[in-house]
This record gives sequence, structure tokens and C-alpha cells, in this order.
Amino acid sequence: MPVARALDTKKASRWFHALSDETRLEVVERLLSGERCVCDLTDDLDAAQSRLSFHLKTLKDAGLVNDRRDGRWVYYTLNRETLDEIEAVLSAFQSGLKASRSGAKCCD
Amino acid sequence: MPVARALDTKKASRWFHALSDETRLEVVERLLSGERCVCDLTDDLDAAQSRLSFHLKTLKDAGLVNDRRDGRWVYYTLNRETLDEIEAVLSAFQSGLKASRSGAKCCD
DNA sequence: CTGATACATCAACATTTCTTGTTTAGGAGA
DNA sequence: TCTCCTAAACAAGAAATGTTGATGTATCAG
Repeated sequence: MPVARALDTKKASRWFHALSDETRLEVVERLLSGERCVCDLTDDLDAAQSRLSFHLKTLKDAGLVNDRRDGRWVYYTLNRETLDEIEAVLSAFQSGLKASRSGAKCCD
Repeated sequence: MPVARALDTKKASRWFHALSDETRLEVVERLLSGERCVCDLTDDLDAAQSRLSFHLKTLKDAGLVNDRRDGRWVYYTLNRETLDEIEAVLSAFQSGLKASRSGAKCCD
């Protein structure tokens, strides 16, 4: 039977890049407890509006969050499916490792 | 009872940054099947030696890989503990999400 | 319509990251 | 020792990323 399919490195690198910034990680943490509007996040993180907007766009482009406009406010939520996919990559790493032989000699 | 402790965003952002590059992800993939020397990786990935060395250093600085010298060769392995820690972060995200309420209104 | 609010977008600049080529260090063997 | 080989380190330039302040756009209140 086929083992895990190959990693989509392009997709995965975009996910990890989106998570590679402290401000964006803080946004993700806030969104764990549910939907948030930009104004809340701006207050919480004490970040300039344009700066936060930039990071939200980065997260959105990577597929990590979704946005929704309601009146003049825009609400962001985490994208559960993407988080699932990322976790699957990590799990694949783990199980790949478990199955691995060790001590392969090279260059002979 | 206390839920998950707060995320160490500094540490986490370094981990994710290390994984945010396609070349480095390919290195990680190769290392899943066990220890590899730099020369093997250079061949496999068709990368210039100094370029690969740069990425290996990035991975090492982030704690994702360990290295070991044997004669003139240097062997790299994945650092299982760090992978565990990263997976724990993702799991925490997942369970945080599951527990989250939705539809919080803001700005009122 | 007018003004205020919430947010995105843009432009300019600073900072970081990546690449390429070159040099240096350490080990193996003649 | 001298030379070859593997790999790290360095240096300079290119490219990508993040920050800040200004401008643009949609929505709502009056």
C-alpha cells in the first residue's frame, strides 16, 4: 500500500511562513477563542492598524484565516481545515521518523 | 484547572521560520528516513554547497536538526524533541479551537 | 450630503533573508 | 609535510519581508 503522499513543499512553506512571525502568532492565539474584529486585535496587540492589516492579509493569503464583513467591521476566524492540514504534515513527520532506519553511511 | 500554558511565540516563530523555506523542507523530508551527510543532501537537492550549509545552519539554530562529525563528513539528523514540541503547539491550537465559543460581537 | 469610523492599500524606507562566489578550517592519505 | 576533500564561514549583492505614514473605500450616523 502507498505510504504518505509527498509533501507539498510550496504550500507547506507558505503555511509555516505565515506562522513565522510573532505578531501573527499572537493573532492566531487570540483567534483560538473565537471570531475577532480587527479593532479588537489592534487594541489587544497594541499594533498600528496598517501593520495589523498587513499581517492579517499574510495569514489570509496563506489560508490560515477567513474574514467576513459585518457592517463596518471585519471579523477574522481561524481556518480549521488549514490547521488540520498543517497538523497532518507534522504527524507525517513524526510517523516518518518513527519508521526510519538509522546509521546509513554515505559517501562510500 | 489550568488549560494549556501560553505559547512561547519567540521560540515558535523561530521553529516555523525554519520550516518556511522549500529547500529546508526538502532537507527535513530527506532526514525523515534517517541520518544524512551534507554531501548526500547536496546531491539530492542539487544545491550549491554554501547554500545548503546556510540552510542547515538555519535548521540547526532553530533546534530542528543535530549534527555530528565523523571523519571528514558531517551527518545531520532531525531533532525528535523539537518536532514533538512543534506538534504540541499545533495540537494546542486544535484543542483551543474546539473549546472556543463563536460569534463574539465586538466594538459595542 | 457631510463627517466619522473601520479597514485595506499604497509608497517609501529599513531590516532581514537568501544566493553566489571565495576563503578558511579540519581531517585523511600520500 | 603537502595536497585533496568536506563542510563551515565570510562578504557582497539581490530579493523578500516588515514598518510607518498617507491615501482610498465602504459603511453608518446625523
